[in-house]
Amino acid sequence: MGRRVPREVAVTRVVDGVRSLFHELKAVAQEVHGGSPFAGGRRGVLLNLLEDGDQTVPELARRRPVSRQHIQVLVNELLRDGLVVRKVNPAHRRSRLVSLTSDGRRTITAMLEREKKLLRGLHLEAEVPQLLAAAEVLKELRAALRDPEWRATLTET
Amino acid sequence: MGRRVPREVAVTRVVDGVRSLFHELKAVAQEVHGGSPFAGGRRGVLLNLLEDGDQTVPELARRRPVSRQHIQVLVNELLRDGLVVRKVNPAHRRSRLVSLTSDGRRTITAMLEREKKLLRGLHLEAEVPQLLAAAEVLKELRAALRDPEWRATLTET
DNA sequence: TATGAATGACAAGTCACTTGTCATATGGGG
DNA sequence: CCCCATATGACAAGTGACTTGTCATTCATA
Repeated sequence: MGRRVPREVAVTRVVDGVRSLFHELKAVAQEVHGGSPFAGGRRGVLLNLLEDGDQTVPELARRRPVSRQHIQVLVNELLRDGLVVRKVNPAHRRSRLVSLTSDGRRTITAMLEREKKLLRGLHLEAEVPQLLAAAEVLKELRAALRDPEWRATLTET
Repeated sequence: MGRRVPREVAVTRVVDGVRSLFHELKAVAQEVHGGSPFAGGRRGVLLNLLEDGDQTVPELARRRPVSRQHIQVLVNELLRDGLVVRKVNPAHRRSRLVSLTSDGRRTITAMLEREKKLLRGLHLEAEVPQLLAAAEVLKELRAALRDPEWRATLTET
């Protein structure tokens, strides 16, 4: 205990924690939403629409690190399943706005509710302030990884 | 500021942070190790061998959440590339131990060194204690997700 | 009004896995 | 000592979540 830990080792521990937690979360998510095809990418699209309102497919794609074409596929599936509809876009005739149907809105809010309820039941010793501090560190770390100056050092050597 | 944040919201923030950070890390990793085929699964296998010594394929598989067959494929590739060799297993004639070659050892330690060096260069405001605290929270969260009692609540309803 | 970028649709390919099957080995109970 | 459930390696096929490429249409702008 109390041994001095070098900075890069501390960062590594966070990174490792992120990795294993992510895999754990994926497994849990699969269990939570059952075989329901609304996990993963679809959930993300619905969430974006809920939070940021109607958008075109390319707009949705720009907000996340996946290709425009893939978002298109997800949206097409959601259209097929009646969770979203296309609305006339005053700013673009061809590229219509994707908009949640009431069914879509109900689906995504129900998923979020279910997730929150489950998270509330976790047996966690960490208190709220510690959780928030951890979230803050993650956010900062993410920002640091995006820093163009740092990114430049990656390709050196 | 200072507004009370409910527990489940705090947890959600950590979870969201983990998700986006993971994706960011994946992108960075790809850049760091270039097109080198030693990222991802292979890196993990080499790391396990470095940390825990010679093991059989099934033993390696039990340590991570992927199928035995997939580990087998990864190990076969590493064998082909001369990063590991098979050694006689006193405890099992058929299932030989997988062991790092000096080349394999050099490869994985070089990767880890490179990663550490890069992490050291990050422009991070968080200090070491905060990083360690965050890592601790992640670990605890992961443990909580594994809790069988909690897992049982997932399938109720 | 010509030109290049954005968009939707579609196709094919890739990556990191999983599931299934089979033959061979092993280890523990009868 | 033999039998059988289980473990292992090898191989094959399938899957989910993406990417890349292409094309025709539509838009923005010089």
